[in-house]
Amino acid sequence: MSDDQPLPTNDQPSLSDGKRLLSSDRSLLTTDRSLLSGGKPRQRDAAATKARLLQAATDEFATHGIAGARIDRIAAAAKANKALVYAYFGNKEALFEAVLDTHVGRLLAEVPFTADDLPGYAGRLFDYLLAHPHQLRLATWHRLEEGADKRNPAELNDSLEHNAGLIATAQDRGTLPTTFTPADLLVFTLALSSAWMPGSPTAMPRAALDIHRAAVVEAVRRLVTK
Amino acid sequence: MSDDQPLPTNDQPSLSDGKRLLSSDRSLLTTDRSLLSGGKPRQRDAAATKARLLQAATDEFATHGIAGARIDRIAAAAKANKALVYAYFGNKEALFEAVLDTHVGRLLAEVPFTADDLPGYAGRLFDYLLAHPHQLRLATWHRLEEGADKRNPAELNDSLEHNAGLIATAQDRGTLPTTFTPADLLVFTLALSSAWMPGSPTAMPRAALDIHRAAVVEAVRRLVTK
DNA sequence: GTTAACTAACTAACCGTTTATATAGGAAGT
DNA sequence: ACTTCCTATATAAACGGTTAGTTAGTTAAC
Repeated sequence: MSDDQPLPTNDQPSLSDGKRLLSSDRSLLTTDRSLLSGGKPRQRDAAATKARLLQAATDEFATHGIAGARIDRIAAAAKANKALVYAYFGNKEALFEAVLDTHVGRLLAEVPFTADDLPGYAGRLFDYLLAHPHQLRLATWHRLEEGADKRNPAELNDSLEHNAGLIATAQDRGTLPTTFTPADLLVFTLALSSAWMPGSPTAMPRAALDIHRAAVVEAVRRLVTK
Repeated sequence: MSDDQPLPTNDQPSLSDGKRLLSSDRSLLTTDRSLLSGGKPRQRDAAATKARLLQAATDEFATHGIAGARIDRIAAAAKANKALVYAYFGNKEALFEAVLDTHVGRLLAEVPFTADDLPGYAGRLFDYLLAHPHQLRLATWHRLEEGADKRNPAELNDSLEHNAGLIATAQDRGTLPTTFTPADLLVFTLALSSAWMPGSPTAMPRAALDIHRAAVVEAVRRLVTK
């Protein structure tokens, strides 16, 4: 299920997300639940709970998409209460965006773009996508489900434009041929890197993994050959 | 909305799905809606109704996917009663499969595969996908939503294997280089052809359409260069 | 008159979101 | 240290709208 590392929570844990909770009169009719049944003491740790929810949401959204995801399943998988989703993330869609942003940020951080070595970049992207199967599915769900109204994560758009710029510069320097426009070169590299990923038109048999990786690198090499 | 041609209904219209329905389609000439007064008598034509439902379902599924699609919206768009969906197609998922099969069949029929001219095939596939934007979205929804359990349409799987075989033959004949395995060559060609389609990581600006098409063809040409 | 084609109304379950309530754990006062 | 009080954290239970699927009946066509 969760192939990715546990998701860290960096922002301050505040339950009342803008509105405060006036606790009001408390505990007059305490139906003590800790004495009934297998009482679970349940330690409190907002950051940890939030991280569990985010991880569970990642699995759920990657598997079922936004429309298909179920808040109940996420809460159950995270061993947290459903209402906490709303306390911590606002609503379903905001939760999805939190998940997506986390993953996009990690991808961009861990797979540095090298305009001067597009084949190498393709190979590293191939490796990353293979190691993080959720990544491509989350991105694809996002594309399909938010197609019209919502935009890409700003971070991603910026990165795409930035990388196209780097390619243009490399072409000016003569490091890269000008056969293709920067946009074409970038898009083809991305398409080839992800062509074999699970969830592509054809599934990749694990056995031929090395062969496919080498093929991707070679294909991109041919794009950048003068 | 509906960019594709109206979907023809070729199979016999049978209301009760397993049981026969002999009425056939003789009402092709009954154009009049019988005095368009307040009460709408509504002429009856099972084949036409089925076709309207299929077209409406195509738009709905392409836009929202399976989980996001709403039977009520489909029926309303088709100006048909909801219950007819179940009478004609069984259930939501079967309706989706009917839609998908129709589109896959049309794609395979209209874009013949030419192992000896992969760049040309890529160009034609590019054109087809551009002219039928629903195609790629439907296929992608299918991939994501039925990921685990369901298989590709048999027709598509057969086609993929068949085409890989054609590539292998061409390689044996020496028409194609053996740099890439047949599977790699096929998958890369498909990936490059669809890299620029709407709903890809980056949207294609219409202005640069010719440039992108030429780039796709050139990219595939480089894959098949010795 | 028979039957295929169609319809309105219904149902039962589901699901996102909210509310009311409880309690752990720390801070403040003594 | 001990008590008191506050609030962030957590939970169960509902709420209200939605949705896939059904049924029982009506009408058109032959």
